[in-house]
Amino acid sequence: MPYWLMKSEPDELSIHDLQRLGQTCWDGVRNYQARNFMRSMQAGEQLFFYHSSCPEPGIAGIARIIRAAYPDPSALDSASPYFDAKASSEKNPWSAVDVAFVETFKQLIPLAELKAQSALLELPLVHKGSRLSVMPVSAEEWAAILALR
DNA sequence: GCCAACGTTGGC
DNA sequence: GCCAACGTTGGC
Repeated sequence: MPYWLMKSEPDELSIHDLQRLGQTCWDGVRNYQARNFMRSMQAGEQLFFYHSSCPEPGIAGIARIIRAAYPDPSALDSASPYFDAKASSEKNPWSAVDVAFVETFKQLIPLAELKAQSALLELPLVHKGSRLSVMPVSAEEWAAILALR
């Protein structure tokens, strides 16, 4: 079963917010590569929840996919910052998934620590300039990251 | 189809 | 706030 990593700005949605909510609709992804990864997600698969664009970027916990990809409602909502005027209910190019809270790490695993792991050299997250917000994580990478908790 | 200009991401 | 990296847009 595949594993994933998804980035969220904690100002928008932190792992603590997800813990409080229990579950959420993961919408607003507006990058085709990331969207395509979301479309291959299946319910039950787990993901690392990454805090980005914040004082302490790093992996904050784990969540689980509870609903596979469906048309992203925020693309059709003119009040949403993710509104896409070119999208319609007949033709919506964007996808969302639903995720549920699984675990908050006692200590966040900082990006710098992830970058120091030889087992994670292939992970796009640690590549300079990488902006991909949704990415697959191999079973080996998953285990290597869990070992850092 | 090329590529320069521009906008966004995201670490630092 | 800076800026490198990358994606998108649009003229040609």
